[in-house]
Amino acid sequence: MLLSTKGDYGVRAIIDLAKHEGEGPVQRAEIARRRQIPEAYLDHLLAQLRRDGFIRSTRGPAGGHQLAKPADEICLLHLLESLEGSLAPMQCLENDDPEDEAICGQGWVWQEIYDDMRAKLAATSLSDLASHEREHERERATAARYVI
Amino acid sequence: MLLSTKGDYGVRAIIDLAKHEGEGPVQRAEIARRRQIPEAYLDHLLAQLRRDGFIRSTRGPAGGHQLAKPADEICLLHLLESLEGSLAPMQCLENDDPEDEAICGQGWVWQEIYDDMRAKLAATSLSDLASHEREHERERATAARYVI
DNA sequence: GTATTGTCGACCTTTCCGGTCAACATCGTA
DNA sequence: TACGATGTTGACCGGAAAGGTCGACAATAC
Ligand code: FES
Ligand code: FES
Repeated sequence: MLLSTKGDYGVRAIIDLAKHEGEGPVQRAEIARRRQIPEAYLDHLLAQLRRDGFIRSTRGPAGGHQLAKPADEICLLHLLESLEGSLAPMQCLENDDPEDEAICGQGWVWQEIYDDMRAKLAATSLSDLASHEREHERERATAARYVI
Repeated sequence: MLLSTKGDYGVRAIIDLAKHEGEGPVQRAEIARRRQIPEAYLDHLLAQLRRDGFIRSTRGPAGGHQLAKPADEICLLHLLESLEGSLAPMQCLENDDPEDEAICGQGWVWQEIYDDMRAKLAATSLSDLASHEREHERERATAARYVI
C-alpha cells in the first residue's frame, strides 16, 4: 500500500522549488542536500516533472530548475499522477470491468476511498504545501527561542 | 500504491465465508473456485486469518473454514491490517519521527488521507460487504430476466 | 575553450510479490 | 485400526519492480 519513493521524493523536490519561487533556478545538488535525496536519482524525477510541464530547467553555470507555472496552479494530484502513474489502490478501479464485482464484492468500498483521496489531493496546491512548511518552520523557531 | 493481492484475495475469501454463515464449514477448494484464487496460495491467507481469530478451521472429511465471530463484528480495517500489515501510504506515518517534517513537508496531507481511509474501513463490516454483494446479485438476476 | 550545469539512457542490485511444493497433523468413516 | 479427505506449515523459487548508480553527451556562461 506504500507510495513509492518517487512520489515522496518528487514532491519534496518541487516543494523546494516552490519555496524559492521567483529567485531564479535552484540547482539539483542543492535540492538533493536539503531534501535528502540521492542526487543521481533526483535526475529522473526532475526529468519526469519537466516532461509533464511542471518545471523548467536551464543548463550551464548558474543553471538549475524552477517552476514552470505559479505554485497555486499546481495540485498534488497531478504531481503524484505524473510521478507515480495511477494512484488507484486496486487495479480493477481503472479498467472498469463489471464482471469483477461478482467475484470480489469489495470494489465499491475502494472506489469510495479512492474518490475521497483524489478529491483531497486535487484540493491541495503546491503553495498550500509551501506555506504550511513555512509556518511549521516559524513554530520550530519560536520553540527554539524558548529553549535558549 | 496498489494493495497487494493478499488483501484482495483474503477479503474475497472471508466474504465468501460470511455468505455461508451458519451453514457449516466451507472448503478451501470451493472458495478458491468461486473467488478465483490459487488454492495453494489461499492456504496462507486463511492461515493468517485464523491466527488473528477471524475464522475457525476443521480438519478431516467434511471439514473446512467458517467465521469465528458474527459477520457484523468483523470490520474491513482489522481484516486488511491482518492480511497486509500496515495500510499506511507513507512509512513516516507510523514511526512518528518529527524531524521528517522539515525535510518533506507533505506528511500532514497523507496523515489526513490515511485517517479518512481508516475511518471508512472501520465503518464497513463484513456483513455490509456480504449484503451488498447479495443485492448486486439480485440486480443482475432481474436484469438478466429482462434480456430473456 | 573550459568549467559548470543539466539530459538521457543503460545498467545493476536488492527486495518482495505471487505462487508452488512436499511433508505433516487431524479427523470421520468403514 | 486403516484409509482417505481435509487442513497446516514452512521451505523454496522465478520474475518483476523498486531504488539507485554510472557514463557519455549537450548546452550555456564566462
Ligand atoms: S477485484 Fe476489485 S477490489 Fe477485488
Ligand atoms: S517523509 Fe513523510 S510524507 Fe515524505
